[in-house]
Amino acid sequence: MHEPLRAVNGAGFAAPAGLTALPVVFAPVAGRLHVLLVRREEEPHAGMWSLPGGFMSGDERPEETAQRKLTEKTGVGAVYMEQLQTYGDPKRDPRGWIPSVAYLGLIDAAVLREQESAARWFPVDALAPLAFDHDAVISDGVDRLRGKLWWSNIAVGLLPEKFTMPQARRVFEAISGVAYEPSNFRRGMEQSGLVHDTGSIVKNRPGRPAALYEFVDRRPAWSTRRSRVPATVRLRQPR
Amino acid sequence: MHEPLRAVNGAGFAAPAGLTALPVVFAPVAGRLHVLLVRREEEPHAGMWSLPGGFMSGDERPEETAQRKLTEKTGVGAVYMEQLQTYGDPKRDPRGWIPSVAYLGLIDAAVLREQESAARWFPVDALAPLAFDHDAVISDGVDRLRGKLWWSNIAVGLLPEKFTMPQARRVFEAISGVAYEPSNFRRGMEQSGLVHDTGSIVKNRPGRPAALYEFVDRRPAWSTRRSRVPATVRLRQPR
DNA sequence: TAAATAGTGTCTTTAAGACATTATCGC
DNA sequence: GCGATAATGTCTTAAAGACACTATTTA
Repeated sequence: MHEPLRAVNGAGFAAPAGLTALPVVFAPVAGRLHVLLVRREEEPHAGMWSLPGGFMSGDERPEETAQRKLTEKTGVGAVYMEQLQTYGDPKRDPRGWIPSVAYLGLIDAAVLREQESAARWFPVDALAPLAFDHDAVISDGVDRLRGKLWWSNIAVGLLPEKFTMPQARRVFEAISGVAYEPSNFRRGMEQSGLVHDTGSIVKNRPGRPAALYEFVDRRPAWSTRRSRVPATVRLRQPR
Repeated sequence: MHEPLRAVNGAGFAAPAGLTALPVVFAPVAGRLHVLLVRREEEPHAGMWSLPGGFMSGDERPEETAQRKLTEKTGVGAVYMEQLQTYGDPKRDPRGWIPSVAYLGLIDAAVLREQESAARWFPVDALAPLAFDHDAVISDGVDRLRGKLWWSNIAVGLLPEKFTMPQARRVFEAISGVAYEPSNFRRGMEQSGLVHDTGSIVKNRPGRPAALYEFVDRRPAWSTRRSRVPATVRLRQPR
């Protein structure tokens, strides 16, 4: 066992031995939600699969580090990235006090095939034991993704720029793990106010051609779907 | 201007100069949502109001540090605390690279009066300029609180153990900044599945006595309120 | 024209919005 | 009894659930 890493700053305060960015990147593959993992080269946990994280340096913002580490280790760039949370238990890393800031990343299914690297996609519902506390991190990521799916345009990160309703439905089903009734799915999507018909259609396939939709805004946004909390009072003026 | 703090660990990686825990503690006071602030004693930003944060040490978990700093600086202990997010931009602190892990804390209105310290409560909708990026942190905290109010039992942290519907309504109104229609408010609360009637009532006041309610579970939980996403398909067996 | 797929319509059920009404206290 | 406050009831409106039906393509 090595001596734990330590760091002390110029003012004598205890400082973490390092700070890592930890991208948790999801993509729907073959109808199931997958997460991107790499095999660890070094101790601790050498040989185990882990999230493709890496140390931050103090000259870029954390989300930039997350993107960079992701691209360095996997050749993939995420379409969407948001902060998940920070895992800071001093005991989580045997090397010493090394908190990790986790980021939820999403990749368009189309981008997916191109990458050839040491990274591999694993279905989230059947993971081998992972390094550190990465299984808990992935679980938190899945929760966040599922929780936002119908209330935000987070699916921007999972769908191509233009997509059909059945295509979106299959992606949503991969994420949530349930099957949606097609006509109600369509109604739910349209009512969210987040997507609109582009006017063009997809042909050259058996069956009725499908209309192509796109997101009204690709920047993070919440659904306009009525939030369904109790009515606010119409303030009546005293007469 | 001082020399920026630096830290380097034993393996030569760059390390943050320190890591701070940043409690963002809310309470409803006089019908408005307030946040707990302290006046900074030291540079930078000496004399300005700020969140009661402080440096973490590597021998406790971050949420413990947040609670401890809160109590040390304000004499108050939060009923509820959850991680908000980490602010890690290297430029956010003039002293150097010092990320902060922010925590959302909530305090039962009853606990509130007891504290006498340098800390003061400020209404969140009328804040003076604050130290660092603390105004943005508070804004994120308000968003989180409002976002979870009707979908979780987060109000556990804002209400006494037993409470009446009108009492809950006034707290919810302080948080959300809107007025609710009393009977629909009641229906919404009951339908959430998070609270139940205790059977006892409050008397000794003019007016019809109010029933006392309590949370079914005081640990973090989500409402059972139907989530209102499109119907899942009942998988029909092929015959 | 058949198989395959996408899209529309609609009846039922559930929940929310907007009140009017009734109940129970202290004085 | 009266003012104050809490609780119930109910009619209307909106959205979701379930499913039958129609439309448009390729082979």
